[in-house]
Amino acid sequence: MEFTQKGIDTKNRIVDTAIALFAKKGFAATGLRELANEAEVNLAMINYFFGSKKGLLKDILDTFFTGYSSLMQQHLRGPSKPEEKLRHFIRHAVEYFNENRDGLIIVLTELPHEDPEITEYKAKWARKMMIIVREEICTPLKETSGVVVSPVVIGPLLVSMMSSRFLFAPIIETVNPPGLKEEFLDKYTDLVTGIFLEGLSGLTHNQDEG
Amino acid sequence: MEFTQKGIDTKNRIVDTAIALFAKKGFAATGLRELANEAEVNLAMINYFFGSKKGLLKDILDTFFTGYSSLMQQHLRGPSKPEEKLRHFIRHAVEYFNENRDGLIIVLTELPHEDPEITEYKAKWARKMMIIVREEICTPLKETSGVVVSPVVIGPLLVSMMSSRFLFAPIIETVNPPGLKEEFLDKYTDLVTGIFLEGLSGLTHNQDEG
DNA sequence: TAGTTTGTTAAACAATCGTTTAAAAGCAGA
DNA sequence: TCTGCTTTTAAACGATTGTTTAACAAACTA
Repeated sequence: MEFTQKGIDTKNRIVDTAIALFAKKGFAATGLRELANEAEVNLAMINYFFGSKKGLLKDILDTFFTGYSSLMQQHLRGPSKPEEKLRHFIRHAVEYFNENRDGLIIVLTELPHEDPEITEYKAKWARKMMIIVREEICTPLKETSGVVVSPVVIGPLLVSMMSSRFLFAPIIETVNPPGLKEEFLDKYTDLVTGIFLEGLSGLTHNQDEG
Repeated sequence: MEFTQKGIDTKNRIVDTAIALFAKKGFAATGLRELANEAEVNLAMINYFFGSKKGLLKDILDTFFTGYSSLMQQHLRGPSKPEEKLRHFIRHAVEYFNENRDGLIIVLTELPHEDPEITEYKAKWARKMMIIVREEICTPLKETSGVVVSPVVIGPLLVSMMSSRFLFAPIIETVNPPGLKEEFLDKYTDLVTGIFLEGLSGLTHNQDEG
């Protein structure tokens, strides 16, 4: 079946409000009627476009993974120096997380949950990303400094570092009301990059509050 | 009301299987009937002991936070050198996460979700922990190297690093079947500590696979 | 314009949800 | 044994869940 412009509009409205609601309340805790009302869309349209509630979730996960995977391909592969590639990648990944905070939260919070239909889906992406991490981070690291580290350890570690502030943002904002400022992003990127490459002891530039 | 030994037994059985199920399927996706059956307990006993489903979740979150907070008090406070305290704390925190993986997953996956009743609860703990991070990590760092970094940034960053492997474990194990080995813990602790303090470039010891 | 596909709607489906109730059972001390 | 408390049970509560249906409107194709 092919979608007309009108159909795409309501489909996008469903996805957009679904991303917002799933991130705020969680996937399982969000009812389809609440979602339909919020999106100003008829309830049946969700199953019409996505087949099922899980189909909608898969669609959201897929677009997020696709974007992230594209960033890895774009900035982690290629002939540049490994450290330089890593710096570029972290910058763009943090930017991507910042622009897709809700999608990131959905991915991270649904990641550990067992669901045969979706686990298979996530594993496919995990495999794909692990290959790049191994070839572009682990192998160069071994060749230059002899340090052997597994991609299934260093990969999640880097992702966790880059997403830490966004994952904790909802709870942090109850403690530190102002929230994330505009100039925050650059400093956060520098902090994550600095610690990942040089550690706390390597930090020289000042980091601001927030 | 006071509980007898028999009552405590079923109460513990509820908590134990709840921790396992909430971690595996998510809090909202876990039904109380499924939980009651798994725990071999009558359905009504859950509300009898915990008041509500959320009361059960609060109980689980509370014990996890209490244990983690105790670790911070124990290893992060005191007169020792900040770096030495940090090393000790990371070791014990990673060990704690490893021994309470399911609790950790529940905390991390429920953390970003908005729920007035529970958010207030989480904020209380967050405030408490931020004070320690500020006084024992941020302030010493500023005094020794002049680096200014906010506790609401470095705190979540460190927690994310320490918990990364456990949060990603369910999905990693679909890619890397063997799972976490026994000797994994020490090497993972060394890696997290090493990167947090010295970065990738500071790693010297070999890290094993897994 | 007739016919086919795509989009939208309201209504109902069966199933499950968290919670409550009232009665029974178990168990202490008097 | 009787009394008062805690624990356990089965049953039902109303509400909400995801999904499906069939009828209808709109849009495109021939």
